[in-house]
Amino acid sequence: MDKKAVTIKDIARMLNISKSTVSRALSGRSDIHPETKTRIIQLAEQLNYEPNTLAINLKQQKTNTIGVIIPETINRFFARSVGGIQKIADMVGMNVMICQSNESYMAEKNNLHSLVSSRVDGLLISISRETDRYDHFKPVFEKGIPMVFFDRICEDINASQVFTDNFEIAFEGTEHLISQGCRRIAVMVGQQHLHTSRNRLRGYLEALKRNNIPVLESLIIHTHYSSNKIDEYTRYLINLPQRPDAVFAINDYTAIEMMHIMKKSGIRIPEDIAVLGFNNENMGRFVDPPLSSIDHPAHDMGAAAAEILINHIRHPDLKPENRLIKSKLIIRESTLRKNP
Amino acid sequence: MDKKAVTIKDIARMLNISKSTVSRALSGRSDIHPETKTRIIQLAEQLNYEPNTLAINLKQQKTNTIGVIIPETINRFFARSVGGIQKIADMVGMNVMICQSNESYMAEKNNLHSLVSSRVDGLLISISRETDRYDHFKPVFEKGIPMVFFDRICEDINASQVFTDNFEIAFEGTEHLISQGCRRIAVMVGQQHLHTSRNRLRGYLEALKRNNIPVLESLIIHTHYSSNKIDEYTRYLINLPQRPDAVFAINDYTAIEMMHIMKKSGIRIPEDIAVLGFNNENMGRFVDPPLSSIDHPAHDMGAAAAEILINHIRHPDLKPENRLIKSKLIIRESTLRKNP
DNA sequence: CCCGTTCCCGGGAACGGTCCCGAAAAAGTA
DNA sequence: TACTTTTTCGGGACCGTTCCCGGGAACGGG
Repeated sequence: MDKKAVTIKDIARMLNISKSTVSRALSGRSDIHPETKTRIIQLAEQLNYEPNTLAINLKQQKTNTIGVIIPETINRFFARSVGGIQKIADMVGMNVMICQSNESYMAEKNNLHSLVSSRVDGLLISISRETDRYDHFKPVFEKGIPMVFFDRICEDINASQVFTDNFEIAFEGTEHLISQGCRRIAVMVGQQHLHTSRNRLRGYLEALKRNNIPVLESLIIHTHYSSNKIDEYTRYLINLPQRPDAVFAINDYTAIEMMHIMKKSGIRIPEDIAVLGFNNENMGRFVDPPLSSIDHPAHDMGAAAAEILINHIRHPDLKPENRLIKSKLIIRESTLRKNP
Repeated sequence: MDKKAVTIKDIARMLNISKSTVSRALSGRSDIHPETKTRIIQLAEQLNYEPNTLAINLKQQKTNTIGVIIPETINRFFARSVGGIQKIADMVGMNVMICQSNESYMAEKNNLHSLVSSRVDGLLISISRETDRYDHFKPVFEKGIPMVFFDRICEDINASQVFTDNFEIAFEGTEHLISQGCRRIAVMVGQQHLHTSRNRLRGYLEALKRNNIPVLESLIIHTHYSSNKIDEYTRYLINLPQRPDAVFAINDYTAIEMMHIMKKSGIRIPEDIAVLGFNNENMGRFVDPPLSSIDHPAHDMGAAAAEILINHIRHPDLKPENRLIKSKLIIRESTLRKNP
C-alpha cells in the first residue's frame, strides 16, 4: 500500500531514462523507439499508473471539460437536458462538471466562481429561479470564457442562447382549450423575470385576446414548479364563485396532483374542468384521464446547447447564435371535451 | 478583453511585490501587513482574479472534491441520493463530481479512471447493473483512495458500505400481501449479481416459505428497473392460466404502468390483483388507487455514505463501516383488500 | 547602545506533467 | 570514409500556486 501516487518520474527512475521519454511513450507520440515505448507502457500498467489530470490541465491551459450550472437534477427537465449534454460531450471526448444552484442566486454565483476557478473550457447555464440580475455572469463572459444559456436564458448577455417557443406553445395550448369550449381558463405561471415564464404568460394572454375572452386576474396563479401549495391553489380554484373550466398547469406533476384533488371533490375531468400539463412526463399517460401536455424538448435543448458551446470553444471568434427548439402540444383525454 | 486569465504573478508585478506576498494576502494568512493585504485584495477584485484551482490542487496534493459514480441521474433514486451527498459536502465545504455509468461496466471503468486521474479525495459508488466483477475497483482501493459503496454495494471489497434492509423489507412487503389474502404473488426482480436484487428475491421467497406458499417460477420475472417491456410482462401475467392475485413490482413507475394496463383490461385493483411498488415516489399518491410502496431512503443513504467517506478522508486509517438505513413499508389502497 | 525578538517580505523549490531544443547515436549517402 | 539525415533521447523551462527558509527593518529591554 504505497500512499503516494506513482508519477512519470518514478517510472523514469526505475527504467533509468528521462521523464521526457516516459511522457512521450505514455502520451503516444511517435518520436520514440518502439521497444522502450512498450517497456514503459508495461511498467506503467504494472504500477497502475494514472496520469495526473491536474498537472496536464495546468500545463495545457485547458481542461477538456464543460461546466454546467442548472437549478436541480431532481427536476426531470434538467436531468434530461443533462442527458443531452452528456451525449454530445461523450461524442467529442469532453468531460462535464455539473453544479446545482438549488434555485438560489448565491449558490449560482458560487458555482460560477468554482467552475471558473476549475478552468472549465466553457459554460452551459440555465439560470436559477431567484436570479434577476446578471452581474455575476458579465465579467466571466467578458473574460472570453465561452458560455451558452439554455431554456432559462439570459438576454442581457450577448452569448448564445438555446430556447423553446414558449410564447407560441402557450398560445397553442390555450387555443386548444378554447377550441374545446373552455372560457374560464386558469393558468399557473412562474416568476416573471424568467424569460420562459414571461413568454408563457404572454402566449396565454394573446390567445385569450384573439378569442375575445376577458382576462381574469383571479385565474392567474403566480407560483413556481416545486411549490408545495398545490393543494391550496386547487381548493382556491374550485371554490371560486365562478369556477374555471380549464387549468393550464405549470407542469405535469402539479397537473396530476390537481386532478387527484379535483376528482376527490367530485369534479369530472375534462367535462367540468379540463387540465393541461407541461413537460410531457411519461407518467401522464398512466393517470386517469391521461394527461394532455406540452412536450418540452429537454434532451434536444441540452444537446444543442452543448454542440454550440463546443463550437465556441473550438472557434473562439464565432458569433453568438440563437437556437430555437420547438415544443409540441400532446393532446390526450384530460382536455378532450368534444369528440372530433 | 484579455484572453489570458490573471494570475498571482500579474498582481505581484503590478504592485511591485513578490508573488509570495500576494499568495499570503489572498489565502488569508496573518504574516502580512494589513495595508499591503488590502491593496492586494482590492487589485485582485478589480482584475476579477480567480485562483487557479488546478495549480492549488496540484500543489496541495488534494482536491477537496469527492467523486461520485452512479448509474443514472434520470433515475430518481440516484438523483435523490445525490441530493443527500451534496447536502453533506456543502456542509463541510467540499465539491462533488458526478459521473454516470449509464448502467455500463465499461463506462463505469472509464469514470473510475477519470476520477482517479482528477485526483478526487475519495469515491462514492453505486455499481452499474452490468457490473459483475470488481477488478477495476481493487487496485484503486489498494492504492489507499477512500471509497464507500452505497445501495448497489460491492461486498468483494473491504470498503465501507451503506445499504438498506432489502431482505427484510421484501419479506415484510410480501407478508403484507399475504396478509391481504394473496397467494399467487408475482414478483419482478433485477439482475441477481446485484446485492440489492438478490436480497429482495430472498426476502420474497422466505415470506412464501414461512407461509407455506409454493414458489412458482412462472411468477418470478427477471428484468431491470428501466425495462421497456412492462406492457409485455403485464400481458403475460394477466393471461396466465392461473392469474396472479398480486404483483410486487420493481419500482413505482413500473407498478403504475402495470396498473394502467390492468385497469384497461377490466381488472380491478386491489380486488383482483393487488399491486405493490418500490421507491415511494410522490406520484404514487395521486394514481387510482393510490399505490402502496416501499420507502427507499435515497437521500439518507447518500448523506450517510458522504459522511462516512469524509471521515475516511480525514482519518485515513479508520476501519471500514457497514451502515444500515432502514426502508419502510407504505400501505395505501392498491394492496388493501381487507378493511382492518 | 547593543542584541534578541517580532513583523514583513522575497527567493526559490516543489507539485506532475508537456514540449521545445539540442545532442548523441544510428542510419543513409556519396 | 566522411558527411548528412533521421531517429531517439535528455535537459530544462514552464503552467500557477504554496510554503519553507532566511533576511532586513523596526522595536523593545537591559
